[in-house]
Amino acid sequence: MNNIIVVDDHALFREGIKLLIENEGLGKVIAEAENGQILLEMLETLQPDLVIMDIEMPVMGGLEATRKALQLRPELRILVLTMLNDKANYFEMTNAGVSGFVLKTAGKQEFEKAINTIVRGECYFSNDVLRQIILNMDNNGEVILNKANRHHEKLTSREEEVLQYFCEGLTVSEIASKLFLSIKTVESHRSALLKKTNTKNTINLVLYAIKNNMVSL
Amino acid sequence: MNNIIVVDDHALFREGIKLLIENEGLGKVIAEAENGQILLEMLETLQPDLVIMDIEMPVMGGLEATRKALQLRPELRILVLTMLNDKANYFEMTNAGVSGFVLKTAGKQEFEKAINTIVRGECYFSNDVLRQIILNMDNNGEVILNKANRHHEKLTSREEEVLQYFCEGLTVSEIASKLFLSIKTVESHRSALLKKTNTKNTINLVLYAIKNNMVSL
DNA sequence: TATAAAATCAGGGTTTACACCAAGCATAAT
DNA sequence: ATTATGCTTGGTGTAAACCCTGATTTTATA
Repeated sequence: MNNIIVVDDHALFREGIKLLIENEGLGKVIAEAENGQILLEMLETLQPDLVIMDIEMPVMGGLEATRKALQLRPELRILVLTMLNDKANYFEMTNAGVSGFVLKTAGKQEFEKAINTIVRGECYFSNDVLRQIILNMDNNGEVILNKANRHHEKLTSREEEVLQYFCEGLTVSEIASKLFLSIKTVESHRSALLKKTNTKNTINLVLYAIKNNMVSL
Repeated sequence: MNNIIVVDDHALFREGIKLLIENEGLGKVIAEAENGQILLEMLETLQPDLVIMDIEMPVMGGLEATRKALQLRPELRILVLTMLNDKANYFEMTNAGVSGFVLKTAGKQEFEKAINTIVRGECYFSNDVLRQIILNMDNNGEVILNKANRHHEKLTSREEEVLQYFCEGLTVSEIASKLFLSIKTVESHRSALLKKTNTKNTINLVLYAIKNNMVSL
């Protein structure tokens, strides 16, 4: 019997998945966690075989939780169940060592298939996701990530602060006033941000930041 | 017996909600729709008593679907079930005439309570949402909406087209080339957009459009 | 067929964005 | 002690954004 922990910040979704798993005899949901932090605490006492993991969650998201959980228990199997269908998340979670990846838009059949495949010791990655990946391969089979999804250089704390204000719609002069800085200083930070994110103007910088969840809207 | 249609773009979530409703004897799920468009088609032939409606969906979102569904069947009761916890959505859906509003972070108990309250003919609005509203009232009890969330005038088709390109990060001259228009023309459309949305520059226009789901990212 | 609304373009103006260059200062790493 | 990095500010110049007014043509609609 598979002991399963469901990690998702939406209680109703957890409830539904739990019913689905137990109705279909896929396993036993021994616990639910509303974020990655709580999952890690549970792993101190519980021995799940499988964790069903969302990505976007408060306190601690799925990526960090996956890395720490697998560090704690390398034999643990993790199935990502998310509505985020983008390459960056797919690669990060896959590199972190998850055993499967299914979208919330998937049907019951695919979900069951994923669980059954994973508990057999194999891996399951949804075709919906794989298709997206293949569509972005070049002639050499290399995967082309969107410009917006390329790894960017790490931002300094001041740059993050300025970026946040840009994403709230403030202009350079407004940010300068707010932070008691010269306009030139803020312009410098913007230039650095444009360079690091490989964007050509503030609008694209803001769009980049939003798409990569670098700021809170 | 309550005949229910579940409208949500995540098949697994629909599946879970369906199980939950039928396990708890809350009603019978006679159909599922993955977006508002499909719900409207279903209303041609089906007679649900209650619709459980998500807001963010492809093709047609929950707001438009609610308005059109209630125009077709004023007696229909709609329970909003979403993960979007913001004032604008709350007010727009409430003004559109929904009977209840519950977040996906809510537990099974609250969900059941909401459905039972609504089928009795009353309304149910989650405290989690109401609290957010109250926190944004001024001394007179007036609710302070974000500037970005105020109702804007309807956009023309050309304006929508230009807005979409702005939200993809194109500049005025790039949009002009793409649409075979003069720069002055695109600037005119931008000015109209800024006026209608009550924003003061392109970045705020883009942020406004994103927050109000006026464009596809 | 009036009339309004939408779409197109222009002139001329101010403000802001952005690039490139240069440099002082503090702090942390080696 | 030296080096590197981050934070700060300045100058200069071009391009783009943004404002206002005004105009023509097309399209929709009463």
